[in-house]
Amino acid sequence: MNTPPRRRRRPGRPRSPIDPKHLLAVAQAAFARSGYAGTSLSTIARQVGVSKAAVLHHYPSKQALYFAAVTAVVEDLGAFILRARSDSPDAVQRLDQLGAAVTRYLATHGEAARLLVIELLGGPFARGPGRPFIQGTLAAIAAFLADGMSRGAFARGDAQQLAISISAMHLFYFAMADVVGEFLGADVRSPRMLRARTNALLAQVRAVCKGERR
Amino acid sequence: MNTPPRRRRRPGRPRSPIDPKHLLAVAQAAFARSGYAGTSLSTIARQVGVSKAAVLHHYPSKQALYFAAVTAVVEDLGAFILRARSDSPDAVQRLDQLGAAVTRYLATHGEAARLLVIELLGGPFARGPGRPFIQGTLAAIAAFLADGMSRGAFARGDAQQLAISISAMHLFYFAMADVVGEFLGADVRSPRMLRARTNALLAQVRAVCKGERR
DNA sequence: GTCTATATGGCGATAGAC
DNA sequence: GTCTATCGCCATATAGAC
Repeated sequence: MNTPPRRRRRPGRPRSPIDPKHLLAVAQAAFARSGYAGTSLSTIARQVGVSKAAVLHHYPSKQALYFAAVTAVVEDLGAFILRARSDSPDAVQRLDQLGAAVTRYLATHGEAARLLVIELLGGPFARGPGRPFIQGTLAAIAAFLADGMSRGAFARGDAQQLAISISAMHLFYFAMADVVGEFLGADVRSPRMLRARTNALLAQVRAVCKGERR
Repeated sequence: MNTPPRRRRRPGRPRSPIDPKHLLAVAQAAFARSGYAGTSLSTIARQVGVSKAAVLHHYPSKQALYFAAVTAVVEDLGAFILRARSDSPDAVQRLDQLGAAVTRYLATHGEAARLLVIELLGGPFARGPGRPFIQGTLAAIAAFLADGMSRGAFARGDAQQLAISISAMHLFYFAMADVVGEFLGADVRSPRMLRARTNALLAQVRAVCKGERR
């Protein structure tokens, strides 16, 4: 009997089957670290522990793998926000809750903010299949802000410009985690810094929505 | 006399000498569009109208050219801000003037914001020679804000967190010019949009510095 | 479904002519 | 100071064995 379940394998036989979830997670991390052009399939394959060809069996091309990686992040973040949104009638309270949820997500998913920023700079996904999603998200944020303005909860102003600035505040901090972490002298994803960031950001976003103090 | 100054040249003779300023400008635009890994020397050389080898005569390597391109942007922006800073005793007025100057610069130098964001994501320059500059700039912004807080012009708060958010608001808008332009339905660098952005941004930055309206 | 092996092409960088 | 030509390397992707 072969107690350690068959250590010998013939060439062409899998060292280990690819866990699709694992492959996608490794790809997300690699693309987030080095961008699309800066990441090679060999790097990803090595980290997963299989050959390049095996990766290309699961995805027909590098771009297909990349699109899958970005799409997964985008859908995961979207679902997370949907679960976290509150139905409070108070616009400011909803603003806080959404902001806290996004911050929590970006802090616990290191690759998400970087991947999104890389794409917003004009990556292949944003130019192609991700375009409607990005524009739709910005429009939804602007609509939320415009609604708050018309109810008098927020100061009247350009809701589109505000939506862009708020998105920037959220994404930048975690996308630039290395630079920011060195500046703050701490790991941005530590519990202490997450509290500090959440407190500061929520106050900043409220201020920018409610307008200038007289 | 050779009226059209000698149209025939022998192989090995320059088609045209490289204008160093032009080479650097082309390199900045190319790196800003596609990042370091996504830009090839052939692309740059073709746009300049010379061979790859000619480019590598002026800079010993691709990385040297890239560092020169980013350094030029950083120094140019720094000099521009120094010229634009005011010595008004009013912190809010200085804030407005600095913000307007940065916006004007980023709007008129399309590649600057993109190059800076790409680097802040962890490019070779930010990891190496640009590191002290980046940290120094963030520290200077935070010091300016802390000063305004201690004078009572700005609401007390975390000056470092505020510095990061304000940098984000400035850089994002122009770095993501394509996405933002589509969202706003206009070219972000048109005079009309530049006015709209400046007005909106200055009000937002004032609000975030002066704190939440009660 | 993963392997080895290979095709094909672009990359950065160098050599030497002019 | 730019050219042509080429080197060596690594990229994506494919073919066919197992």
